[in-house]
Amino acid sequence: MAEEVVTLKDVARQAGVHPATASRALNPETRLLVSEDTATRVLAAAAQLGYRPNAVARSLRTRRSHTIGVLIPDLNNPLFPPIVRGLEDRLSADGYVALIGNTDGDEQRERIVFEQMRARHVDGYALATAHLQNPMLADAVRAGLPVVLMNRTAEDYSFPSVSVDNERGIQMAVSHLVSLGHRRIACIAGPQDVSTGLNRYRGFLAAMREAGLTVDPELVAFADAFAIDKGRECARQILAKRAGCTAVAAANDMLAVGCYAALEEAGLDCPADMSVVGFNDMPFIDMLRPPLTTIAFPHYQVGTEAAQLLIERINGAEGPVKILYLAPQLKIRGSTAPPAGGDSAK
Amino acid sequence: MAEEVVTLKDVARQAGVHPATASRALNPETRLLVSEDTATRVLAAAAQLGYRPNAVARSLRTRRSHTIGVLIPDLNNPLFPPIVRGLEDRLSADGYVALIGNTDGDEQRERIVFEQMRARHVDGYALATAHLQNPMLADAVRAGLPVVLMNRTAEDYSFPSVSVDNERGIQMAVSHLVSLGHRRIACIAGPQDVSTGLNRYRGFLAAMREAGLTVDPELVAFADAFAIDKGRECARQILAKRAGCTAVAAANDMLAVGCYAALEEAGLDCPADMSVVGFNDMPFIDMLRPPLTTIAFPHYQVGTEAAQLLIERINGAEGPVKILYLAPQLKIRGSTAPPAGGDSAK
DNA sequence: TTGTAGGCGTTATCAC
DNA sequence: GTGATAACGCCTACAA
Repeated sequence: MAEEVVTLKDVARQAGVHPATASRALNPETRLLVSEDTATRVLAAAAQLGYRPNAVARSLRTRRSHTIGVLIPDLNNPLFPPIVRGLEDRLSADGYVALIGNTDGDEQRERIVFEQMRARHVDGYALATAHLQNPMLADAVRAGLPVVLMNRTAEDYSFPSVSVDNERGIQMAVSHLVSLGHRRIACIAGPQDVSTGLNRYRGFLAAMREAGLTVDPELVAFADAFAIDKGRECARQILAKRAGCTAVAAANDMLAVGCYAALEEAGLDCPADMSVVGFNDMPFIDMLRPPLTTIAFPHYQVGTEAAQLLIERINGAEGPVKILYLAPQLKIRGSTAPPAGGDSAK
Repeated sequence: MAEEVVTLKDVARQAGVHPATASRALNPETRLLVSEDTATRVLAAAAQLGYRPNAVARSLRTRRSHTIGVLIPDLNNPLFPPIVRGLEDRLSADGYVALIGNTDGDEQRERIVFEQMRARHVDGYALATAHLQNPMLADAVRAGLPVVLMNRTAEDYSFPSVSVDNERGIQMAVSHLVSLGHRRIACIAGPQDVSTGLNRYRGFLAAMREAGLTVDPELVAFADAFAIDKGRECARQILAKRAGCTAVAAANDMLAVGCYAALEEAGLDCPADMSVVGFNDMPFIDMLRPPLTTIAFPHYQVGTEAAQLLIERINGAEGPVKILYLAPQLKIRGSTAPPAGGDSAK
């Protein structure tokens, strides 16, 4: 029933050479070590027999699994599929495959997945789950495993990373609101233990200062996860003590979507009663009602660049650690408009 | 620099036993072969040294990689992340991991990914890419590799599969439209070489017949992929020879979204001028403008059930092939309404 | 109950 | 340039 599997030995026999020679001929790296004649003979034999090298055996011997561990919070968050695709597409060009692990933001789960991947001898990690402080990263370093961070950065070690310039992005969002005439601007901030949450919050404060506006602490709510329901809760808090606020800057699109829900509950119209800006420009976010004004960055490219950095490290590139920032871009859509009461003098 | 790696031999030495004994103690399956005393000693040694079994070596020896190949069209299609998560969650419970491959609907790419996965000795395949006729499936069977199909089914072999009852689903959609008073109903059909496209089209025809309505061939357009732009093209065709049509049944949500775009181009309002129903109830589709009326089914469960079936086969379950259909559910939202002109007599 | 030995398929390191 | 040999880390008859 099950097809008999062709091994290197079979190819060697068929070509009339020693297995070691067949191995050399089959491996592009070492092909120049054998005579052109035997190489073609071996290749022909391999093709004829339908030889497929056993990646497992090769891994055992070479201690390279050509496998990358990818940790993300949740594949269901539309931000991640494009990143993962970028990563996989770039990795596969170099013969690597990705093992995807979802952590759901749970540290223990993250640890388990991380360990399982180590057991499978991944050659490196691409993490979109980094917390600012992260003992796991220290483990990876100790094991000599290359790590690259995506979307987020960490503070305790210096890791290669690919992310968007969060401060600059949120500043673009706030400027946009200000230019529309908004003065009392609320903020739904993200978790402060991850770089995206922290940096976007800092960026918000800086942008407000720069615009000569004061931040009312009543109008700042902190979500402890980048999730729709957290965004709704925060928006509710803000709406409760509304205090003349006419716009909300959310730390990401999920929180903004939650904000939409809270507005609807409160019978408020977006953008007529309240402008909303998000961050990420998730797929399909432009099809919401209203289409969300947000900060875009090239998700797919985050993946490809991260893969690139990782492959460089795996191949032993020494040099300085590369920290890559991709440029944010403001996408003006239907969720932002001038405040209802006309320009409120400052 | 790199942490020295702990092997079975190290554990054995530490515990003062032979590696073979350590192996038996460490493996739950064979633990009862060693004395309880030594077992605990070995376990302690393993814990102390931080032993992590080398999955690669184990795979080579046992010829089980505990790895599953998963082929999907495109991770960016929001239908797939929940399926993949279901699959991974269920698989990980049994110590399996998934290798995800995106085919972009390209047969050649599918072939390549399939082969790469074979080289890595996956223990089975979960495919969401099945065409009705599919030589690759024959290959997998010949190799004795378990396969389970997700979302789609194939016609040339009998494979375990998990999918939604497409005929029934589309019939619910058409009934809904009919009950609203629609009589001239258009159809954006999907590719006819995959089961979802074919069965939903057949279901449409059957449902129309059942409702005593005739299908105007002018009002049927075939998309050659389940993609937004294809949906838009098809909708344009239908709108061009509109012929009093007041509703469109799309073979999936992506096509329905394309239909939205075409309606907007044409200055038509949904649902006032045209009702639209989709299929799948993709994540976030309820947040569109207007929220899409569609046919839902439990995506996550498609993944978990598929994983379950696959694991059963891998573990050697013989028995008859299981074909699992999950029940569809009509989700009535804002994209459907009675036709503008009131009830047109039949 | 535990030890011995061999091998899974490949490649690295020697010789020749 | 090619062949022989050993080893990667683990598991499993078989023997003791």
